[in-house]
Parts: sequence; C-alpha cells; structure tokens
Amino acid sequence: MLSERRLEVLRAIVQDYVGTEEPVGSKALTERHRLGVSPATVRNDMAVLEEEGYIAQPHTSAGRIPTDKGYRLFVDRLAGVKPLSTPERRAIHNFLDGAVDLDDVVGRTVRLLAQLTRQVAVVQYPSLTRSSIRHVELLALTPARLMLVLITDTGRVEQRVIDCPAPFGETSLADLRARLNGRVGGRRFADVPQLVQDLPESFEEPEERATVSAVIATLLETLVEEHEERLMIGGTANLTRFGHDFPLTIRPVLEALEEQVVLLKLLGEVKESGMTVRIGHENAYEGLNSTSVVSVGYGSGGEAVAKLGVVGPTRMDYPGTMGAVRAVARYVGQILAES
Amino acid sequence: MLSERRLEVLRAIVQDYVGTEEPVGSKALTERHRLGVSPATVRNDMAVLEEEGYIAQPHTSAGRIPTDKGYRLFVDRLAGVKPLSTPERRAIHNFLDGAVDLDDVVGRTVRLLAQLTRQVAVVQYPSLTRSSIRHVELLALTPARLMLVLITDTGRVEQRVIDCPAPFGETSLADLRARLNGRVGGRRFADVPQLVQDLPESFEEPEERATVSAVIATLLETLVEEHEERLMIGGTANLTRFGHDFPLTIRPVLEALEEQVVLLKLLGEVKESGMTVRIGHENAYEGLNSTSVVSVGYGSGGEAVAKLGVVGPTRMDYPGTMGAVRAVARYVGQILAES
DNA sequence: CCTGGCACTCGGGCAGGGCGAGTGCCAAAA
DNA sequence: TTTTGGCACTCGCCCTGCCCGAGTGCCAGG
Repeated sequence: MLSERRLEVLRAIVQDYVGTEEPVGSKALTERHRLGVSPATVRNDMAVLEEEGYIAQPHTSAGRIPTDKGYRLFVDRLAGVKPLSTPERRAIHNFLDGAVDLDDVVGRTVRLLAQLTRQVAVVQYPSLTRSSIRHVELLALTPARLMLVLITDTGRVEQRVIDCPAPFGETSLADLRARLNGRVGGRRFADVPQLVQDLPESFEEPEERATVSAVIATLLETLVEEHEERLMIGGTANLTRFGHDFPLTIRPVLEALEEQVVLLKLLGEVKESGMTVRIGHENAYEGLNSTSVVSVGYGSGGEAVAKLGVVGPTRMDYPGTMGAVRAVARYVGQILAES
Repeated sequence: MLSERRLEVLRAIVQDYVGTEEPVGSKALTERHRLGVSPATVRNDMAVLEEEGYIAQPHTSAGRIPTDKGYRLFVDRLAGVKPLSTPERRAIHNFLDGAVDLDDVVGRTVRLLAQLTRQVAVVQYPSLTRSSIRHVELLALTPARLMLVLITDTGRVEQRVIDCPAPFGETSLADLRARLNGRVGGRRFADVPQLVQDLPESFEEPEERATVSAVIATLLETLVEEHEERLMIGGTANLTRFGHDFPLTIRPVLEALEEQVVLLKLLGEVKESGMTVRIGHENAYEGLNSTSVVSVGYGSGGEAVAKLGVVGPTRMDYPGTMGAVRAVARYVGQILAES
C-alpha cells in the first residue's frame, strides 16, 4: 500500500508530464508542487513507485514518466472528472442545436468532441438493434422490384432493394404496407420477428406469399445486420500533436481508425453505463498500444443506443477529456430525445 | 521550345524521382535510362531545363527534382494514362459488386481507391441536384408533425421533419402524398419547383394549405441545399508515406481533409468531362500546396452526378494513379446505373 | 524517516573533418 | 554546332569526439 504522499507524488508526476511532455525529475517536482519535502525524499518515493511499476525512466539518468499502470491508478483514485466551464457548456449547446438531421447531429458531435478535447473523436450512429421502428415504407421501383425503407425513432434510415419472385400489384402493396406498419410501428426491433412471422400466411395468392416472405426476410435481415453499424471520426489532424517520432506512432493509429471493425469493438467493450477508460496496453488492438480511449454510451432517455469517445495519447489530460466526453454524450442524448 | 531529347530527360527525371524519392543526378540518369548520350550532355540539358523552370535543385550540388511546372509538362505531354492490369480490373469488380446500398458503394469505392493508389481517396456522394426523384414519402410522426422522406434515383435518401401549422388528417395526408408523387415522381430536381408551385391552391381548407405550403417549402429547400453534399474519405494512413518532415507536411493535409468545404471546392472545380489533375500550387488551398489532386466525375449513364479522386504528394505516379481513378469511376458509374 | 552532500551516469547538442555525389566550365572531338 | 571527357570545386551528410547538465543512487548525519 502506497502512502498518501507517494500518491501525491504520482499525481504530480502525471500532471507535469501531461503538461510538459518531458520526463519529470525530483527537483522540478518539488519546485512546482509545494509538497513540503525535499528532492531527496521525492527521489526515495520515486524509487518505490518505480519498483511497484507505476513510473519508469526512458533511460538511466532521465526523469520519470508514468507507466500505463501509473495512469490507471491516477484515473481510478487520484483524478476526478473535471466539469466543463460554463462557456464550454454554452458552446456545446450552440453547436449542437443547429443540427437538422441525424447525419448532422453525428457530424457536429464529432467535430465538437475533437475540438473540445483536441484529440480524435469517434461517434457511433445510434444502433439499429436497440431502437424501435417509427415507420416502414414499401414502394415499387418496377413491378418486380420493391424498395424497403425503414425509419427508426432515432431518425436513422435504412433502405434495401428487393427482387420479387412475382409481380406485385399496387393494391396488394398498399395492403402489405398498412399491415406491416400496423404490426411493427413503434415496436422495438427485438420484438419484430414474432410480430411478423405469420404475415405471409394471411395472403391468399401463392405468388403474393412468396413476395411477402421476401420482404419480411429482408426486413429481419436489416434489423439484424449489426455489421452495418456505422460511425464517424474526426479530428485526425490532432494526431500530429502526438509525439515527434511520427511514422511509428501515428501510422498504426490511422490504420486502426480506418478499420471500422476495430473501432466498433473498441467502443463495444464499453460497459453499459458509466465511462470507460482504456489505457495503452489495455487496448486489445496493438496499433493502439500507446493510446488511450475514453468512451461512454449515450442515448435518448435512460438507455444507451450507441457510444462515443475519443482516442488520444496515453499522455492525455484525463480529467478534462472525461469531462468533455461525458458532457457531450449527455447533451447528444437530450437532442436525440427531443427530435 | 524544348528538343525531343530534353523532354526525354525530363521524363526520366520524373520517373526516377517518383521511384526513389531522391534528387536524381546526371550520372545515375544515363545509367538507368539508355538515353544514348553521356552524362555531360545530360548536364547541359538539365541546365536548360532548370533555366526554364521545369526542375530545381534542393541545394547546390545535389541532384535535380521536378518542379510543379515540370510535373505539369510531364502530365500534359509526356505521360499517358496507364491502363490497369487484368487482375486489378478483376479486383475492382469483385470488390464493388458486393455492395448493398449507396453508403456501401461509396464506402467500398473509397477503400478500393485508397488501396489501388496507396493514397488518400475522396468520394463525393451522388449530388442531389443532378439526380431525379424516385419517390417522396410523407408520414405523420404526431398529428402536428410530419416527416418528409425523399428517395433519389441514385439511391440517396434525405429526410426532414416538418412542424405543421395545424393538424393534418390522415386522408389529407394520403391525398397530398399521392398528388406529390404524381407530379414529381421520376422528374429531375431542376424541374420540381414549377411542378409543385400551385399545389397548395388545390386544397380547400386554409389550414391545409398552410401545411402543404410548409411541406413544399421543405421539399424545395432540401433540393437546393447544396451544402448537404456529403463525401467520404479514406486511406489517410497512406499519408505517413509522404515525407520525412512530417508535422509540417501532413498536418495541413489532414486539416484540409476535415474541411468538407475545402474538399468539395477541390472536387467542384473539376471540368465536367475528363480527368483533372491539380499539381502543387495549382491548388487554391495552401495546405495542399505540396500535394496533387487527381479527380474525375462519375455517374450513371453519360452524365456525371458526382466526383471522386485521390490526394497525394506531388511526387506521385501520375499515369498509374490516373488509370486507377478513371477505371474506378467508370465502374462505379455502371454500378449506379444498374441499381 | 527525512535531508543535504557527493560521485556517477548518460543522453543531447555542438564542432570539426572526411567523403562523395553532383555540378559547371572548358577545350577537344565529331 | 553539338557532344564528350576531364577537372576543379562546392556543399550537404555522416561520423567522431567532446562537453555539459540534469538527474540519479547512496550514504552519513540530523
């Protein structure tokens, strides 16, 4: 168990290193933080902290820098979440209030987060599976080709083209459309399958049944297709503030950011409620081994329908970043609930 | 006027420099290209080319590198468009054929282009203004709130929420929906305004008229909103292959890529038909002064509905890049025409 | 347990020197 | 007139050695 003062020293090291980007030595520490002890004492504490794996020296006779474990302790026990300033809050509101549709909300959110945190922002579109259906629209492109448009309560729109086994009359179409909406309108995705399974049987003509089956199959498929989860990223220019040894640092991060799968998994691991901070090697994907990810769920009402977060160097301002992420997530949730 | 051989020398310089990324000297040139003359002769030619501004030396007693003007000449007169290899073509087809909807097409195109050219790819979504309307859908969210969904022949979907001045009955809604589609279905955007301007008058109730006017206003607004032109970018990880003096090179490019406005303008300047190559300082935006942009329009049928291109270092393989861009644009056009 | 002192380590920055690629010019050859 | 080989020169790059200072670990005394 570390003494109170040792924790204080660790906190000071983290803060200074985040600020200066340079290894911090015992003398500088005592000068900048009124710890009330001499450099020599701090040195002893540092030796212990290093022994325990919370800090390390890049090379002998340099200052110390926090390890992933050190940041972890800092985040868990030493740092709170810094609430945003009033002007920052106002900025969030102003920026987000002008959004006209879902794309716009997500786009603005990404830019906002990137700007506030000066890091890379990632925002997932509200997921299909946790939303409910606002409306289903069916229209004939040609007699043998239908288009299915699905509108969710979060404003998301999905479309699919369906090739009909047999031509489908306009009246039958209207009929189907009405029945479909009657059954699934306003229902949650999870409930849909059992609500529509007997629909084909209620049509008399065998050809009609075939088409209805095809439509329903497509609908269910669309609901399930998790892989369609989209996301938007922004603020990549902030990566250039990362470090000085660019190619090696920045490259894998950019690559990771292009792999939707990786990113989705990253966000997907977020616990249902509350914020998650993954530090350095805690990230499964090795390209992100020298970055930290701060993420949180957001949603209309109490439940999270998607996630958002930022990706930055392990050496980041955790309290500030966490504050910004949380504030933005909350407000986006409100916006979605209103619309 | 430059002699044939001098042009040949310029071509050789461009090719070698693109390959090696290093200034190329007279001796190396004669060794790698059977020019049939001695290094001394080449030196004389180089002196002339430098005088004319086609090449430059980074510092005294180094080899030469092409200037923007040199690349320009190379692209205009010395290089053709390199057709893709059969496997490459096949790759394009395989990759693009699996797309399920417009988002998917655009997403795949971006990844494909980035991979083929090993540069940053930019693809604009098919523009609204040049498409025609496939269908307009109107549905009531609440009695006093409508949602307008617009589906274009390129598969794009736009949605808007409308607050009604007065409640609007379900039958009136069906009526309006039918009339609207009857008038504008299948018509080009440009023709829409005059087709709907008298619609409100055909309704009797004053409240209904007000609502119909609101709907039509929203519709027209949606059609006009050019700023809604969206685009997708990919392959940013390729930027890390740019140069060695990262922060200065890469930063402004990443910033430019995040500015939709800048990018749209960039693509927007493309001439209607044919490919455009903007080299270095030919780009208005100064962050892109050391990059080149190769772009071309694409579309279903003969007409371009949007543009796509790649952004890379001025030192790029122009023939290959141009070949890839052209091939991809053509095939995307086909895909859109089919769907 | 804290503190001041002291010897030691090691990375970063700076200066100097050799190396080599590449140039420009010139006089001779084609 | 153009091409060629020769030659002296320039200048950036890289390697080396050096010094400096920040920072450490240890120890003896408070």
